[in-house]
Amino acid sequence: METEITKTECTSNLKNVIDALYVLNGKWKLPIVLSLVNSPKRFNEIMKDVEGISPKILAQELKHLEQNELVVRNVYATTPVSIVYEASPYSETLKDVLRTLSDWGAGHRKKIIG
Amino acid sequence: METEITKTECTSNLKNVIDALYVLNGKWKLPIVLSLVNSPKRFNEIMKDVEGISPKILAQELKHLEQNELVVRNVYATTPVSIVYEASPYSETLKDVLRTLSDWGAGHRKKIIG
DNA sequence: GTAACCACTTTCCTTTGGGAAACTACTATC
DNA sequence: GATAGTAGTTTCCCAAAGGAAAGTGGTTAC
Repeated sequence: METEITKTECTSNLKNVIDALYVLNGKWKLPIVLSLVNSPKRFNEIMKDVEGISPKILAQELKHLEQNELVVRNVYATTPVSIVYEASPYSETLKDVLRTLSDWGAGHRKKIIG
Repeated sequence: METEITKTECTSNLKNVIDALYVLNGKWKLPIVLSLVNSPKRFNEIMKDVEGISPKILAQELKHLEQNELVVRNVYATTPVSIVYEASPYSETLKDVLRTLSDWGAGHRKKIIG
């Protein structure tokens, strides 16, 4: 038996995967994180970099990413205050996940379309 | 420089990841695949195993999974015809993806909630 | 003082995903 | 002839996701 697994283990795996997908899900979260991995940016700079996103959605997604500690919101006491978003050190842990997904996605497209 | 990457590489990675997530997305696709990995099943058996799913959604998701070659639909010429769904050999390639996602999801829950 | 910039928020609308229930066409059983 | 099962489809409905456009409260440049 190579990978024998109990039903309990299986459902808890499923729950983990669903949790992970919840964090990564939606049209904009990954593009925003990747934009900030390149360099920290201010709100309007992200708007320009991530093409097509509306301010409502950007504000909402940044909050979600902040809650999940993937993005840090820095407030600087200049006049007027400047707010700079950056990818957290913790967002590094997504690397493995993104590489695996990217590899599978590339292979899958070849299989289905090519 | 450890992981220098061009903008083109980065966007193509992003596209790959989004393609992968498109295939795995939604409330039911993974539960269905995992149910069929345990054993091949008929329509109404899947209905019982994957709790809460409606026949409309199940039919729709099975079509999606079939198009992506993760599930195979076998028709047997009994009277009446019996139709058995099974996880394809190709669905094995999801293992790495699911393990990585599961690991990250488990760690993430600990970080954010625990 | 007026025009523009910044970081959003608010309102309204459309699209998408998914659920409930009924229905279909066929067959088998009592 | 009535009931039940098999493998779905159809219709109607609701909620969440996301887009467009305008507004807000402050500051700065001209």
